[in-house]
Amino acid sequence: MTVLIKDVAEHAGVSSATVSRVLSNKPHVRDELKERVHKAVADLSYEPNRVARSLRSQRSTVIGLVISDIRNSFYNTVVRAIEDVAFEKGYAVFLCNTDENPEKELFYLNLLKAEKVAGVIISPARENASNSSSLTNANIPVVAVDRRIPNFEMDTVLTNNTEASYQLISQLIAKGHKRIGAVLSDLSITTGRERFEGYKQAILDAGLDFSENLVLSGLPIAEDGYRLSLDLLEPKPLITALFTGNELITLGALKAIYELGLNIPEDIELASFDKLDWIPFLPKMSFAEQPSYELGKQAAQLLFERISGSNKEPQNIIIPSKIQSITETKIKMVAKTP
Amino acid sequence: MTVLIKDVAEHAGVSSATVSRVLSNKPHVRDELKERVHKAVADLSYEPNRVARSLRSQRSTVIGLVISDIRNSFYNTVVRAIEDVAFEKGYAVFLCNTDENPEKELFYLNLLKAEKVAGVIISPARENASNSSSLTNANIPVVAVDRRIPNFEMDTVLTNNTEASYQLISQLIAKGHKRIGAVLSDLSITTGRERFEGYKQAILDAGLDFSENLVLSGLPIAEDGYRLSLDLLEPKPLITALFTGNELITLGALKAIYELGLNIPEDIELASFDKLDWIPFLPKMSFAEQPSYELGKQAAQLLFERISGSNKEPQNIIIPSKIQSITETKIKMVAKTP
DNA sequence: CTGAAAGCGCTAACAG
DNA sequence: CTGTTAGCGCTTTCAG
Repeated sequence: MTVLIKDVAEHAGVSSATVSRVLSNKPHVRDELKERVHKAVADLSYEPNRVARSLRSQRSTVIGLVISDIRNSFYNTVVRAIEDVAFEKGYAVFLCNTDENPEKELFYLNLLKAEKVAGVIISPARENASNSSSLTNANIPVVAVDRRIPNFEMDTVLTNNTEASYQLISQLIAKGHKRIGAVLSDLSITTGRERFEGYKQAILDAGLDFSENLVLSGLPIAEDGYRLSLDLLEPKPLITALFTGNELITLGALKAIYELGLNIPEDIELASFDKLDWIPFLPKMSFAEQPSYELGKQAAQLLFERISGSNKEPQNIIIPSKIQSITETKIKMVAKTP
Repeated sequence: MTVLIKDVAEHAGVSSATVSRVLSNKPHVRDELKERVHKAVADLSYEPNRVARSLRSQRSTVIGLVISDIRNSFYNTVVRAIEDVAFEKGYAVFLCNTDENPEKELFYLNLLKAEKVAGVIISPARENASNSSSLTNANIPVVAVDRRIPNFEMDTVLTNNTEASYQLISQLIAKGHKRIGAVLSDLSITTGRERFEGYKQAILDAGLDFSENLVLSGLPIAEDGYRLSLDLLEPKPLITALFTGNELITLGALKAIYELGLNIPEDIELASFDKLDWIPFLPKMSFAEQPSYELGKQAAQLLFERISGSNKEPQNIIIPSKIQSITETKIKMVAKTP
């Protein structure tokens, strides 16, 4: 029923070793035989069994990509970039969605290990070195993208979270804001922590009061962005400006702000980490736009270097985000009930 | 270095066959041996090599999920539902994103076949029976979710695209609209075609004129929704109501409408297939909410029945969408430049 | 340059 | 109930 390498070999009048060599582009095969093999492969429409191949060669041509939330369009672009690079190399991407759940992450990392994938790109769900180190121990290269694992030496490709946040907050301060709130992702996620540090440093450097009450954190999802923003704005806004630490949080914050009938930027000014794509009628606000495609691309390139056996010391690549703002909007909100 | 089944066997003082039986929950093993094996597995922290297992047993415990666009939050929920069911069964999900690209789809389907996955759930990129039939021929069960493949007998789990669209359009007609535009996905995608048919039938049944010029189609992505909506609305709106065929198209349409300074629903009324989650300040509009979690869940359940050997005739499950509307919005648009 | 033969690590068939 | 044996389909020595 299914056609095997020995069928191809017979059809081409060679040994299966030769077929194997041809299909893996190994040298030392006469051109004539190569052609005969290619013809036989086509004639029989032979597809090598990748499971057998992986077992024998102890490595597959699949890489694992472990991310925390496919709803996040930032990751979306990262996934796309990684897929693009992988395709070029003839690798496929096994996409694993952890939902910010460390147990799911562990499950998937073990699975990828047991599947003998060639390498893994991960955006760790929580500070959790042990999860990834089991892969490293199994000699499977791992690259962290977007988030890193503290106190764990590994290849990373990140954006300048602290600096970009610092700039966003400094701009708010320059506009005269003195009470700036922040809704961030859990500080055990490195992006949350680093963005928090940029926020805090900007406030301290400007000689303003830093108040812990104005900083709330949760999961980087819209629900938490909504809930925590309400906490900062109800019953009476404690703040005049709000820093939101990720695109989904920003979405939730926007919902909260408009539900309360507050106007942006008159009542509350907004600065967001991440740009919101394709959200209709955004208000005047500023944001840090991450180089998401570039992050994914470089992470993939780094991974493939490792897969090819590169042994140089761990690389830590930083690609800066761009600070931008929406200065014009055709839409005006008349949300406040008079 | 890596611990093998025979290491576990030695450690437990049994044969590797026994270890294998214990780990696969096969019957006929004394409880005492079972315990010794479990202890040895724990002691050595043994993880079975899934590649070897798959090769030998000719089936893996991974299912493939081939979807067209992970940016679409409808698929997101579908993915989540499928993952939930798979987890319960001890299976993992290999997520493949085709980007509406039939070649990428073919690449992934071949890969999944070569990886000997236990089954595949697919939302086909285009009408393309051959892609999936190669899996079926290889005896890998395939279930279509959301979209089907015309003229191809297979298990499907879909929503009532035609009926729900018919209802949405009928409601618009009941409100007095006579010129209703539609921006749909490519009619070679079954959801696009079926939603179109509901639209057309509603118009004809109401005795209105059906005009092909008012129906535009493209890919189900925000860019196309934006571009095509502009075509219907510029330089002068040809229509008083717009039917958008998918969530991303709706997003693009909203952007177009607001950029043109049109008010919803005063200038143009909007009916969307798919609800938009977490989009701040939606206007008054109606939509068909797909039972996305349920679709994914039933597709997964159907697939696992097939994996367990069910041979009943192809199932075609339809789960209806809910027609709903946003009747109240705290936000008022003052977009029109006077 | 090519073929024969030996496994990769596991599970299924067959004895016992 | 348990162990021994024989492969799954491929790649990789090792000869020639």
